[in-house]
Parts: sequence; C-alpha cells; structure tokens
Amino acid sequence: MVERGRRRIPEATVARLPVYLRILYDLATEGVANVSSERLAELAGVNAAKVRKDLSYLGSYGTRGVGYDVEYLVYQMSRELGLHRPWPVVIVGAGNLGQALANYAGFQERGFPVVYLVDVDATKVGVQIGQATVRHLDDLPQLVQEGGVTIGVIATPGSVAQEVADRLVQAGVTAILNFAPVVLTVPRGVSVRKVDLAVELQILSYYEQRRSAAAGPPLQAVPAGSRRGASA
Amino acid sequence: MVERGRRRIPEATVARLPVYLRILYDLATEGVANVSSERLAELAGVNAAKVRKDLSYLGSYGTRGVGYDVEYLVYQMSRELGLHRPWPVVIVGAGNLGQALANYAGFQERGFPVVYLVDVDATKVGVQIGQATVRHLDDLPQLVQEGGVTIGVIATPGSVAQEVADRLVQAGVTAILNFAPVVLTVPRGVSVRKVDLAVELQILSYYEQRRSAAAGPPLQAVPAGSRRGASA
DNA sequence: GGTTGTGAACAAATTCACAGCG
DNA sequence: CGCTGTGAATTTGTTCACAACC
Repeated sequence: MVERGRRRIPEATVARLPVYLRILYDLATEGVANVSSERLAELAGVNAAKVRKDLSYLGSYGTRGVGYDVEYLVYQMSRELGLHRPWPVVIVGAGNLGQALANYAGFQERGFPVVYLVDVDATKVGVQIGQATVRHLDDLPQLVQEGGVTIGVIATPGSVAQEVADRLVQAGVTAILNFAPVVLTVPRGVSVRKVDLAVELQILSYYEQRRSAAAGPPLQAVPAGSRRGASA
Repeated sequence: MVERGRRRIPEATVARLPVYLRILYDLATEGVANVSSERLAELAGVNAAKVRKDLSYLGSYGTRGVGYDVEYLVYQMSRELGLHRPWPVVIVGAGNLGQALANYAGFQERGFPVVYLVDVDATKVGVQIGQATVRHLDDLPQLVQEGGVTIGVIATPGSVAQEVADRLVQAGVTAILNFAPVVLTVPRGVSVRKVDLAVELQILSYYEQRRSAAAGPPLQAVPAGSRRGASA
C-alpha cells in the first residue's frame, strides 16, 4: 500500500511548483548546488516569502542561514509532483495544433511521452508524427489500455471537444488538457485544465485597451504604470 | 479625449470575461435573446453568484426578473475588453508551434489577425503561412510600426525567449503572450501572459499521482473524489 | 414571481515580520 | 549573522443571502 504523510498543497502553489522545478533544473545544470529563497524568487518572478511558503508545503527541506540544496529540492519536488515516473499521453486531433504538440520535444523531455496521436480522419492514420503514430479515434480504449495512458490532450475543433472528452473518460483517462475553446463537463474526479489561446489574447487586449485609454492614444512610451496581467 | 467612468475590474474577473463572451456569442448564434446568470453560470461551469458579480463590474446591464440581453451584453463586454477593434499580432518563431498558431483560425476570428510571422532562419523568410508572411526578425521594428502591432507572441525555444522579448519591447510591443518555458523580465507597463504546456501537464501529474496514491494503484473507477485541478 | 445587484460573511492566497536555528 | 519556516495581518477572490426592482 502506497502511504505517506500526504499534506494537501494549495492549488496556487501546485501551479507554481513546476516553474520552480524548471529553474532548479537549470541551476543544477549550471552546477549551482545551493539556492536561497530570495534568488529563486527572483528567477521565478515572485516574492521570496511566497517561495518559502510554497516550499514549506513540501516539508522543511531548507537549511537556515544557508538556503536550499538544489539537487535535493529537485528530488523532493519531482516526487511530490509525481514526476518520478513517466506519464504517457494521448493527443486527440491531428490537425495543426495536435501535430505541433506531438512534435514538441518538451513533452517527452519532461516525462510526458506522446505515445499516440488520434484522429477521426482515416487518411491520417498510420502517419508518424514526432514519436507518435496516428491512430483512429475508435481505437482509443485499446490504446489507452495498452499504453497505460491516463492523460489526454484535446486538440480538436470546439465542436467535437465534449464528445472527445466523453470518449477519453470512457476509455479510462482521468486527466485532460483541453485546447479547444469550450467548457468541458466531466465526471467528478477527472481533472481538467484548459488552455484557450484566444482567451489569453483577449485578456491582454483588456490591459492594452486600458493602457491606450489612460495614456492618450498614439504613444508608446511606458509611463510607469501599475502591475497589469503580467506574470513576468 | 477618450474618457469613461473606468472601473478597475479584478484580475480574476478579467480572466473569466472572455469565457462568458464566447458563450454569449454561441447563444446569440443560436438565436437566444436573453440569458439568466444561472444559465450562463451552468454553461461556463461556475457559480451563478460569481457570474452576477463579474457582470456587475461592467455595469448594471441586467434586468431583474428577466436576465441579461445577450446582444447587449456581448456589446458591452466586447467594448470593455477592447474588442471593438482588431489587435494585429506578430508571432516570433516559425517552428512547429509558431506555424500552428499562425494557421489557427481562432485568432483571426476573434479579432487578433496574425499579420506577421517572424524568424531568424533566412530560408523561411517569404513563405506564406496562414494569413501571414514569414519575415526576418531584424525587420521587427519596421513591421511592428507599419502593422500597428502591439501584441507579440513568443513561440521560440526558451534559450532565446528573453532576447526576443527585449526586441519586441524595443520595437514597441506592449503585450506579450509567451509560450517559451522561461520566466520573462519586461519593463513595467508591459503585460505578459505565459502558456507553458509542460507545466500544465505537470500540474495534472500532481493530481494524477495523488489519485493513484489515494485509491490504490491499478483501478480506474472514480471514487467520488473531491475537486481537483478541474476547471470543467 | 423571478432575477439582478450587492453588502456581508467566508475562504484562499499573499505578504509581513520575526522567532528559531544552523 | 543569515536565511528558513511560519504564525499573524492583509489582500484578493468567492459565496451567501436578501433587498430592490421589473
């Protein structure tokens, strides 16, 4: 039985841990052995107190007066995020976006091998894209089973996204990353994260519009404004 | 002089408005003239009180006992988000992702025409992708000027993302959507939003790992768990 | 009657500030 | 002395619950 003292980590913190992790990897690669919350905060573009609080949810892995051991923190953080093992992924939708995602090396590198790319278009079936072969949507249950897939990525048009989600869940997938501009309904216990590219631009648009309304139209100097939708 | 009673809308609300807007468009297309906060909440996957509070930041555009006029709400919301005019976009990086984004019709449709795709690779220059022509990175200042571009999308490898951001800002861009897995540093007043695909998967991984640790490994039934990273 | 709009209660997240420890 | 870890204070976001109004 897998059992540990499982703290519940706040959502906001969970969303930041992968960012710290990437930075820690980089530091490790540069041969940096130790890092302070101050430095890590600077690299992550956040407040140092926030870093310390976030890391404290993992346990007390720092050393007072010194900082955090980079390697050890990478290890603990990876473990907590479940990255000690690969999570094979299936991408549904072999259009532009699906293909680009399948070709994106970052998935593979960070432990999310794209084992299958799935589409309804029979003419695409069999084609090799990145590490993945295109298979037919109807084979989903079998593929999920055989590939040990628990995470699905939806890269289809919005019109079919809900149906695809249903089929993914039916096939046994319990986590979905949705690129379709649609709000998905899934059973309780299934995780969904959404990436809506146009929504991101619309959010930027809001702050752009405010800028121009505030500063008087045709000017591009930056008048020391306050924080905007920035995550810099 | 552009001047209005400019309320400051909370960030969390700004991030949801585009979602409501898309739903309202769909409703309008279906010929629905009126919608209640309850119904809109259901479609957006949120709480009805939240919808009302969010919409109240736009002004009092509902009718008690009736609901919200769909067309009118679309109009007001678009105006507030700055969507009454197009925001031409330049995408930097003509790799897989950059090309997929340039081909994505949703940008154009929602008022973000991709006017240029920019790359350092001279062999790509001149190629037509979607509505955009590939141009050389060195032409950025000129392109931004001529195209009236204020929003840039970074679809390059992480290693050059900061430099690209600097050049975008230098060229006059004031909002950046960053797909590179890097924390960007930009001057105050420049908006940045980040989409990190691997980070999204790592967040899902956390909840997946928790699931398997909790339920005992090889099982795929859903034991009525509590809410997870879901935005369904 | 039905639904909005909003103060007030509550919850989550962030930041402060400092005791505790290496 | 320096930096972590964390209670306490503050800010931001969510939800409740109901008066106001059509």
